[in-house]
Amino acid sequence: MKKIVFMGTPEIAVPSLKALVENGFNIPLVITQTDKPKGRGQSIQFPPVKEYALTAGLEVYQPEKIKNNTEVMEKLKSISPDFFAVVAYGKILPQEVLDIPKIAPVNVHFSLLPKYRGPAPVNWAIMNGEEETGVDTMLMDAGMDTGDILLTAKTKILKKNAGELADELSIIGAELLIKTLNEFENITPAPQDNDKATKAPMMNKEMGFIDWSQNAEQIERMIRAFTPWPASYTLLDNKKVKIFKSDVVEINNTADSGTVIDIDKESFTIACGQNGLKIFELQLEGKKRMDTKSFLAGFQLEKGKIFGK
RNA sequence: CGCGGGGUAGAGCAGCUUGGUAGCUCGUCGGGCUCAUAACCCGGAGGCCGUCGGUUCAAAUCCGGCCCCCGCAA
Repeated sequence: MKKIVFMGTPEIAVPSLKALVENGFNIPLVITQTDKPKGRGQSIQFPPVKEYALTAGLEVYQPEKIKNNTEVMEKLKSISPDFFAVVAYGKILPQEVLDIPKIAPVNVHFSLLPKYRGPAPVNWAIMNGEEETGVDTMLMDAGMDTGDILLTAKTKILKKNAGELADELSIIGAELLIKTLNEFENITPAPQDNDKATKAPMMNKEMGFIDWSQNAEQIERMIRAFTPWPASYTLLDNKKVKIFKSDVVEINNTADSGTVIDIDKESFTIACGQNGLKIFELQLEGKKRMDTKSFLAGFQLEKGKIFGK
């Protein structure tokens, strides 16, 4: 069976590794990012790929850096793998490393390349209101997601949020990876059209601050693009409120942006620059994430209240 | 030892400063009104107040340990 070195880090990469294991590939080594302190008590947490690799009994290797690291080079050369399977690893692989596999270094990327090259393709596809997105497998080169495309699979975005879409794409990606490796010799790599390339840089928490003067449609997309992480947020009585689920309502409003203009049993509506946004799921600072119905049961919200301050 | 908020009925919260019958909104159950209802009215059930210990005549409330959840920072 083909010998694969897997490289990946977050949740979205796990199904791919799992698929390799379940399809009987020989995986002598799994490379993932180093353990990092995370969460409150600075507790060290393993990357999801490591968690899974350990339960599957695979050898895990977590080098600090890849570039100019002779230990990495020697280790990989001694394994002499047929393929690299790289899924959201999070580090750039230099050419000398990419040259190691006997057949090819293969990458799974979660967008329809050449669009959305970079670390946050799923989020940006939603943010920009794309109707569909997908997964590509490609041959890796030294650039960022610039390699020749091997196989592609598409899916509709609909009203999915980033978490839901990532879950779906991670499964599609796993299937596509297996197919790519199994049928590799029959696939003709297709170069990307660099003129059509766009970038999908990492999202961060700051970017999640909601500007209520934007169109409701735009805000709704942003909320989905940021759910569950890093989450879109606004302010209420000077406290941070994350918003996870919303829907656009067409209204002819005269109220200032950010004003609560309607409240019913299960939801409330905030005026936006254009139209309004009905809120269905949120999280108040220090509280748990909850549906709006529960929030309204404990919080005396009144019409005219203004979000964002 | 990173900073901070919190754990009270099925859900979400108030009560704690100033110890002394555990309260609100929703849900749930029963009844009523209605052509009808997710609406309205009446009534009921449901809590060892996170956990262990301390102070006290008396602790949800004051003091200390532990467990768990969340926001920030990283």
